[in-house]
Amino acid sequence: MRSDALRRRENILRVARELFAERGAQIAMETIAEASGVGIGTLYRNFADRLALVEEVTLVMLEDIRSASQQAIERLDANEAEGWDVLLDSLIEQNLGALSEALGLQLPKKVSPRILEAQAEASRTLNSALGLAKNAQLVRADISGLELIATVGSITRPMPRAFSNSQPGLEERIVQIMRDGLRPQPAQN
Amino acid sequence: MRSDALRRRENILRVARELFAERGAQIAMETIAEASGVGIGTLYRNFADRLALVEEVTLVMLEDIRSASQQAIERLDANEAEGWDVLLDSLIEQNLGALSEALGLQLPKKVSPRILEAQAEASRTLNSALGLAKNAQLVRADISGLELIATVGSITRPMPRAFSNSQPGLEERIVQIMRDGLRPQPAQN
Amino acid sequence: MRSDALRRRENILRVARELFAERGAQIAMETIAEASGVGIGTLYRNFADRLALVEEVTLVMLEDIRSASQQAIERLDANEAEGWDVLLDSLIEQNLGALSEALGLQLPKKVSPRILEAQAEASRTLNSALGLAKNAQLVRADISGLELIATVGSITRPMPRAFSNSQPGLEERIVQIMRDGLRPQPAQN
Amino acid sequence: MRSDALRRRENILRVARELFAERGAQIAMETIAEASGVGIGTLYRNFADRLALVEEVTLVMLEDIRSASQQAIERLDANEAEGWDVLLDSLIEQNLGALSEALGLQLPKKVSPRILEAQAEASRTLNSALGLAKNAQLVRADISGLELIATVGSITRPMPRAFSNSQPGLEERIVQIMRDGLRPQPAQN
DNA sequence: TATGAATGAGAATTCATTCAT
DNA sequence: AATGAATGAATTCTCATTCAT
Repeated sequence: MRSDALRRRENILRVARELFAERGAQIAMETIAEASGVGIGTLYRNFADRLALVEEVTLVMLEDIRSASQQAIERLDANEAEGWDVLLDSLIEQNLGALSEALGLQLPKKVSPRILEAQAEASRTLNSALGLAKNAQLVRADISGLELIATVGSITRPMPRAFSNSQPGLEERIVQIMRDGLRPQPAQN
Repeated sequence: MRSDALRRRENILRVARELFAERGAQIAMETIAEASGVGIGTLYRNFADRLALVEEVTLVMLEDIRSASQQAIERLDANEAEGWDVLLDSLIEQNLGALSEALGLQLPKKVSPRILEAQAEASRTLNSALGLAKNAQLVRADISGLELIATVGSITRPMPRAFSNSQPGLEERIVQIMRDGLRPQPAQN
Repeated sequence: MRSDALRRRENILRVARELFAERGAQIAMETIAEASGVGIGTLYRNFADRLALVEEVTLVMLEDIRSASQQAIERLDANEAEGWDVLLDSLIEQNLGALSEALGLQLPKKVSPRILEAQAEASRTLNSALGLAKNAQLVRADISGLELIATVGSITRPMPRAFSNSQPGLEERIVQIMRDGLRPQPAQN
Repeated sequence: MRSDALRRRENILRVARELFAERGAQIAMETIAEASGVGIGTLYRNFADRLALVEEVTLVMLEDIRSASQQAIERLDANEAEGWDVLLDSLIEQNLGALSEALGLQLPKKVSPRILEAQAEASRTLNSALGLAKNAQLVRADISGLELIATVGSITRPMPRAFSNSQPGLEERIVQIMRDGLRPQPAQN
C-alpha cells in the first residue's frame, strides 16, 4: 500500500498542476480531488490545506526548471547550440507561467524555506546554463535566470478569452516576440 | 437626475476597473459597491450581474486603446516618431494586463457582440497606428494590433510574489525585453 | 427595516443563548440560524463568526447579572431580606452555568475588552449586593462575587444524562446543597 | 497474545479517559488512537464506535467510584472518620466532573443496561458508605449517593477560562463551598 | 430609485468510520 | 490482528444575487 499511496499522491500533484495551469488558481479543491479520482478527504490527507498543495506543486515546478537547466548545461558544454532552444522550449511547454500565476497569487508573504531553497537551486543551475548560452551568443547578455523565468512566466499565462478567441495561434506569436527579445540585441544609439 | 445617475455609473466603472487591476478578478461585488460609495443594490441596478460589469469595464478598456491609438495616428501622421513610444507607454501604463487578466478569465466562451465590435474597432485603429509605425521602422513588420495588445497584456500582469519579491525592478526588465522583441528584427538565417 | 433587522438580531441572540444552554457549545451555526427562523447568511451578517456570536451572548449574560444585582441592592437597602434569594434564584434560572460553559470553552485566550469591562461592571454591582447580604447574615462572609458566579455556574450546567435520567429533580437537590454551602457557616473546630 | 491484546485495550481506555477529562468530549478518535500508541483501525477493532468507547470509559469510572466507596466502608466500619474525607477527595481527584461532562453529553437518551447496572452497583456501595458517614455525623442526612456523585461532578468540571483566569485557586474555593454544603446542616426555621 | 438586509449555494476543512493490505 | 489510507457527510464561512422597505 505504501507504493499505492505514493502513486496516488504523485497523481494528485500532477493533476493539480495541470488544473492550476489550465483553469487558474481558484480551482476548487473538490475539483482537483475529483479529477484525481480520489475523495476530498484523501486530498486533504496528502496535503494539509490548499497552501500546502500549492507549495508542493511549486516545488515540482522548480525541480523541473532545475533539471531542464542541467540538461541544457550538458548540451551546451558539448557545443550543441540547440541545447538552449530546448531549454527555452521546455520552460515554455511547462506552462510555467500559468502555473506560477496560480501559485504566486496565493503564496503568503512568508515563502517557506523549502521553496526558497529549491528556488535558489533552480536559479543557480539556470544561471549556469544562461552563462554558457551567453558565451555562445544565443541569448542577450543582460538577462538573469530569474528574469528569464519571469519573462517566460509572463508570456505563458492563460490568455483572456476575448483575445485568444479572436485569433488562433495568438499565443505562439507572443512567444515569438519574446524569443526575439531574448536574443542578443544590437546596440541602441 | 439623468446626469447624476450617469455620473454614478461612470464612477462605479472607474472604481471597478481599478479594483480589478489592483486586487484581481476575485474582488467581491460588495467591495466594489463600497469603494464606489453606493449600496450593493445600486451596483446591481446598474449592472445586471458580475459578468455585465466585467463586460462594461472591458468596453472601457477597449475604448481607451482605440483612443490612444487615434492620438498616435495623429502624431505619426505628423512625423512625430515619439507618437509610437507614447502609445506603447500608454498601453503599458493602463495596467492593461492586470485588467485583462481579471476580465479575461471570467468572460464566457461566447464573447458578447458589443465586445467583439469594440475590439474590432480598437484593433482597426491600432492597426492603422501600427502601419504608420512600421513604415517608420519603429516596430517589427509582422505584428498585428491584436498581437500587440496581447503582448502588452501578458507582460503587464501582476507578478507572482515569489518572483517580484526577489528582485526589485523585475517588471521593468521584462518590459524591456518585450520592447526589444517588438522592434524590427534582423533577418534570421 | 431598521427596527425589523434589530428585532431579528435580538431574536438570534435569544435563540443562541438558549441553544448554547440546552445543547452545548458545539451547537451548529446552521441550527441556530434555523431555530431563529433566518438563513445562515443572515446569522453571519449579524455576527461575523462563531466567536462574535459567543461574545455577544456573553455580554447579554453579564448585563443580566449586573441588572439582577442592581435590583437586589435596592431591595436589600430597603431591608427586604428576600432580595438576596431573588438574586440567587435569578442567577440560577438564567442557566448561567450551561451558558458560561458554552461560552467559556471557546473564548480565546485573549478575552475582548468589551467583555472584560462588562465583567468588571457585573462583578462590581454583584459585590455590592453581596456586601449587603453579608451584613444581613444571609450569605457566608468569605465569598466574592466571582466565586458566587462560578459556583452557580458550576451547578447549573447540563447534567450528564446517565445521571439526570436516573433521578428526576436531581438538579434541584444539587442546587439545595449549594444554597446551604453559601450560607454563613458555623466555625469549624 | 490474549494478555497483550487485553493490555492494549486497557491502555486505550486509560488514555481515552484522560483525554476526555483533559481536553473535552470533542477529542478526535484519531488523537486517542495516537496517544494510545495504536492505529485508528485498532481503536475501532476494540471499540465499535465512539459511543462504545464512551460507554466503556463510563463503566471504568463507575467501577472506580464503587471501589473507592468500598474502601471507605471498610475504614468507616473501623471507626476511622477520615475514611469519609478520603472518599470525597478521591471523587474530587478523579476529575469525575470533567469526565462525566465529556461522557454525559454524548450518551444517548437510552443508556445501556450495562451502564445502568454499574451505576446501580456504584450507587449501592456508595450509599452504604454514605449511611455510615451519616451515622457518624460526617455528612448531611438528606443526600443520596447519586446526588453526591452529581454534586461532585458538577463542581469539578473545567471552569470557563474567563473565570479561572481572573482568580487563581477559584476551583478550590468552589470545592470548599460544596464541602460545607454537604455537611450536616442546622435546622432551618 | 437607492439602500442594505436576507438568502442560499458553494468552497474549504475536519473527522468518524470503513476497508484494502 | 494491526495498520493507516480512503471516504464522504457535516461544519464553518463567503459572496453573488434578490427583495423588502
